[in-house]
Amino acid sequence: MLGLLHESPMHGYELRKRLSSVLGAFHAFSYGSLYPCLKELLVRGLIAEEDADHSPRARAGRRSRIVYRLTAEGKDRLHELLGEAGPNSWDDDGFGVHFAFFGQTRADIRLRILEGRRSRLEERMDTVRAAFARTRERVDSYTLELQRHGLESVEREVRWLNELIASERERDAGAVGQSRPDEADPGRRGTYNA
Amino acid sequence: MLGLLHESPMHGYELRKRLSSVLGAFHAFSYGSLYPCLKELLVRGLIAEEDADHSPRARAGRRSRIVYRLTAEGKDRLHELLGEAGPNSWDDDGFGVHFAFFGQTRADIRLRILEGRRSRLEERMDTVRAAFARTRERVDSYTLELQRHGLESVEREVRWLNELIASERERDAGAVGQSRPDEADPGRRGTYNA
DNA sequence: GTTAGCATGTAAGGAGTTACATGATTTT
DNA sequence: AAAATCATGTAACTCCTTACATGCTAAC
Repeated sequence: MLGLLHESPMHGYELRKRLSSVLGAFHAFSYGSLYPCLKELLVRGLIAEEDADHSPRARAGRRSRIVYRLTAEGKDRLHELLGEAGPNSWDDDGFGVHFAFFGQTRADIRLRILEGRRSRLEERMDTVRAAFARTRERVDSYTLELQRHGLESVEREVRWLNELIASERERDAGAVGQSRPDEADPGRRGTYNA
Repeated sequence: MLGLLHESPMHGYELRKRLSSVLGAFHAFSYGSLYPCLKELLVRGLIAEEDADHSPRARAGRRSRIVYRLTAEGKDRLHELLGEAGPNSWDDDGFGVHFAFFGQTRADIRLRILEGRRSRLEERMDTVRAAFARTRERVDSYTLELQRHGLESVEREVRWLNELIASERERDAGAVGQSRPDEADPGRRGTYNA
């Protein structure tokens, strides 16, 4: 939510739609958790209500919309969160969120997160493959098929990460100094369909 | 849990390991939810405690293990659940569980579930693609990359389902009468790596 | 004029986790 | 003798959803 509000001020309803679209594949939030959350961020001083609504096509009635914007404290907190490169940014829930805001994340942190995610997945593959070898020949063929498909999905994500890591490294080699977060661009159109 | 106990009686600790291995990719359960759940199934009469432990290498001490087996009511309930082919068996949570026990599911139900899952995924792809088209050119390239990868994962699962549906149909054509659940076998080794 | 979408919120409750408590046995 | 694994269980708590309550505007 901080990440989205950093892009531009928004009201709750709109925020939820953006949230569904950005995190869509991972998770969506209902209003029952979104509005209380906004309220808490407000209390904590990370966001504030905009005084007036100057956006185009606004004030055309509708209903008293509360537009929130990020405060200075909110920006600090956001950058603190984006600077994290621990287990939280590798697990299924955290990775998607961190990745979605890579555009505002430092290059070295990006790399650390991608590599962390990869080794987390490789760990999981080892576990699954070990269980695979142990129980082979004893299980239902549909169960086996399910596990095989799951394993292939993970393998696919690892390949994806490998490509991302490679293109991150390439960019790093090109830029002599520190790349500003804004310059970030995966830039790999059409690599997969070949 | 009913499905696993149908395969063979087990105690809680073992059940949890089997659960992690079968559903692994989807979800694992902690003891904090497993044991209370066993207790409830016991109260509901769907499972019962085994009188004695006659399994090999048992009684070698360890600790008072409680081995549960499926009662007749439990079997009825299991087959009732396996006969369901509604939204519950198409959603992310339900599909994996239903699929894992396809070996004990009727052929026509299997097909209905696979097709339901497929149309659910196609629905989702349409939504995502629509949002894709609307917001294109306006979003961060990492966000875009994430959405693209998510979309490809779904497309991949649809192709997987297509192959499974095809092989189900093939088997149906081969068998004149009703195929017993036990004969079920996806049998498509080495199709993907080609 | 009624349905659909916009917009904000609350209360109750479901589903599951974490952390703890306990204790035996096997491995190092 | 310590550490890991086996084995069962409970209480508190977190997080999020569902269902409801409210009321406005746009489209059909």
